[in-house]
Amino acid sequence: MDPTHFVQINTGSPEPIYRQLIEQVKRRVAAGQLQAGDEIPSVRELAQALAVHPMTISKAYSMLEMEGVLERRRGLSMVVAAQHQGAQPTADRAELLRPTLEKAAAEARQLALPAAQALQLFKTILEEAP
Amino acid sequence: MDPTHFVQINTGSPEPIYRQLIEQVKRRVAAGQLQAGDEIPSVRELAQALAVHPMTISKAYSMLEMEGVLERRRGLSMVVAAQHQGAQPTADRAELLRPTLEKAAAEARQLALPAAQALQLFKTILEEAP
DNA sequence: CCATGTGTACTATCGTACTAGTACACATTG
DNA sequence: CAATGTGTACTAGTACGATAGTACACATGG
Repeated sequence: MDPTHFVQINTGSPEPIYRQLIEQVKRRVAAGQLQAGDEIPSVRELAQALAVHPMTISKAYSMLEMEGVLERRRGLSMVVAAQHQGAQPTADRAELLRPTLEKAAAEARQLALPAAQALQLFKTILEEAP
Repeated sequence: MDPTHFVQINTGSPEPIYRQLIEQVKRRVAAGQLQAGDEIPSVRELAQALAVHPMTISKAYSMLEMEGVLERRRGLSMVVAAQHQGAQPTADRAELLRPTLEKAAAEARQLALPAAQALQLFKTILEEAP
C-alpha cells in the first residue's frame, strides 16, 4: 500500500485533517477500492508521508474502528473490517455524495443560478478531471 | 431587512460561522439580491436572530468591508458597496459555484460513481428543493 | 441636550484541532 | 531472547473560532 496514494489531504482547509481522512477512507471502502482484509498504511508511515503528526492519524483510525470500517490487530497493522466484502450498490454510494451536492444546490439557489447552468458546470468538471 | 431571511448558518458545521456569513453575503450580492445601497441587518440584531455573539458578526462584516463588498457609515448601519449595481453575468456567478462542485466531483471519483449517476442525483436535488 | 442605535476595541475565557515527545503492551521476525 | 514494528495513553503546548462583558466614538431623532 503506497501511502502517497492512500489519501490526499489539504492542510489549508478548515475541514480538520482527521475528518478528511475518515471521509476518504469510508468512500474508498464503499467503492470497493479497499476490501475486507486489506492492510492500510501504518500510523507512522502515513504520518510521515502526509507530514502530519502520528496522533492525528491514530485518532482518525480509532474513529474508523469505532464505526466498524476498520479492525484492529494488536501489534499488527489495521485492516478493513470483514463485513466490507466489495463495492456497495451504486445507489448506496450515491447517498454518500448527497450532502456535498445539497450544499452545492443551496449555493446555486443563493446565486440565482439556473439549474441547467449549474448542471452544465458540474458535467464539465466531471469530464475534465479524471 | 428581516434578519431571519438574511442568512442561514449551521453551528454544527466545521465551517466557521463568520466564514459562512461572508460566503453567503457575497453570493447574494453577486446574484443581485443585495444591491448597492441596500442596508444590511445591524450587528446586534443579526447576532440575536442567529443566537450568535455580536463580535462574530462584526468580524464577518469587517472582512466584507475590506473586500469591498460592504461600505461603512459611521454611526449608521452598513450598506452594500456602490460598485455592486446589479447581478453579475451568469457565467461569473457560476465560477463562485465551482469550488463546491469540484469537491463533489472528487468525492464521486473516490466513490467510483459513474458521472451520469452523479449528474442525475444533482439534477434531482436541484429540482426538489427550490 | 439626551436617549437610542450604529460599529468596534479591548481583555479574558472556553473548547477543539493539531503538534510534540515520551512511554507502554503487543506481535512478528531473526 | 532481542530487535523491530504495530497502535495507543499520557501530558504539555500552540493556534483558532467563539463567547462574555465592558467601554468608546459617532449619527439620528425627540
